[in-house]
Amino acid sequence: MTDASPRTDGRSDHKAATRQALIDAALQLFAAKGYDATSTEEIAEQAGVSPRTFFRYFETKDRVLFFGGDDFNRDVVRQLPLQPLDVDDLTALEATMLSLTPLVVRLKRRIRLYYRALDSSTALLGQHAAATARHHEDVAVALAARRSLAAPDERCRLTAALAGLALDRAYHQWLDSRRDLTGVITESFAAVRTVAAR
Amino acid sequence: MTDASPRTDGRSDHKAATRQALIDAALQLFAAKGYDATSTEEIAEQAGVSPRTFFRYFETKDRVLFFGGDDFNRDVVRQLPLQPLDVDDLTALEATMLSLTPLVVRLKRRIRLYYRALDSSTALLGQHAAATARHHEDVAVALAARRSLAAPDERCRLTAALAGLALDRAYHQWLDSRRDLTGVITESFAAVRTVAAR
DNA sequence: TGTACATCAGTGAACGCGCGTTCACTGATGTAC
DNA sequence: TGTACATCAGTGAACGCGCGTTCACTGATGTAC
Repeated sequence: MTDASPRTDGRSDHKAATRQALIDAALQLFAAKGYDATSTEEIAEQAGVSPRTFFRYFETKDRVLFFGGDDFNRDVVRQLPLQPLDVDDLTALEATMLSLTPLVVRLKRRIRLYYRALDSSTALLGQHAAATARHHEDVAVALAARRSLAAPDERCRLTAALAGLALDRAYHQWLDSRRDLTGVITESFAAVRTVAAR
Repeated sequence: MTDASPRTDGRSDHKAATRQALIDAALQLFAAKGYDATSTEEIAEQAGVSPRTFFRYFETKDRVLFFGGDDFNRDVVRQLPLQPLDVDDLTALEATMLSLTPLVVRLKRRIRLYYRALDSSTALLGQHAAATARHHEDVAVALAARRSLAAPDERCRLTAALAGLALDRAYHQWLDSRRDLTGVITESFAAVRTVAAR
């Protein structure tokens, strides 16, 4: 998607197109048949390339699905320092995520297919959980910086996990309804605060 | 472990011993070499049975690890109704889990090996995440009953997820330190409340 | 503008590997009489 | 108490399957001069 050397010649255009075709084919097949029941060979066939070509683009079968998630997390970490220091950490994370909704909304179709694929395979769910854990750790580091700590403590990690939980639940509600993403996120964070209040 | 027909004859004794040997061998090898790097053949060899025998006891390679988790969750669901109705749901869940610590403490060695295995394989992490999701849903149903609802609403599910998060973090701290499990759980729930307080 | 060469996306075939299945079997333990 | 039979844990061998690798190749596109 975002190429390191963004020159535009016929070769890299073609390459990007092939990559995209593989991703599209994979998402479509995973949603239709489930991840485990879809072979890399079928994906290649659907994308119009040879079986061998799939592995030129993706190291493993699951890699074809994990695009974009890291980018979003990087954006969260970058945007967090823009929040004022006099709001609490969870609220600062909420505001950061609210500021990024336009990016997310644009990818709604893809995100829906991604979640549907997750539902079809515990192998994939494991990859997702591992990526999520890494993301939370990155956010915890960003929170530590916000509080002038050298390294994240348990509280930073917990805050990151809570925000992740709120966001994940918000996504599910957003995908299952026609509601506005920002409204759903606001409500989800509010629910966390309510439930945790003794 | 818990057999449906608990008669004690030579055969079922032997069967239980084989099963236990396979589980022990698997836990040991997974912790030492990692889950993915351990084949079912090695597990069988270490347990002193033929490769084929492994699959007589466990449908799939990962099933050898998933014992006990469901039992604990069932206990949570059973014990929850014993909590008074005038405490909030999260606190009721905390108290329920605190009441079950003796069972958990007894299994500390196993739980440590289980978590170590989880760290070695995203495939396994996916199985764990799926089991966790099922457990949370069961807890949400129990919470719904507590509040006289026919079915769990979003708030029940969120409460179950929050308690699960607090408990999981408590387990990790417990395993990484020599601290008392009940103290760690209490602290973890308190931390959730603090972080979520605006 | 044309020729000669370099690069690189894509291919084909063959293979290793480990999970999980199928089928037919052995041999020890338990039960009927 | 002994014999005849039934049950069932465990075995051996062969196989299907899909992921992922390796090696040697083709042919199209781009670049140097």
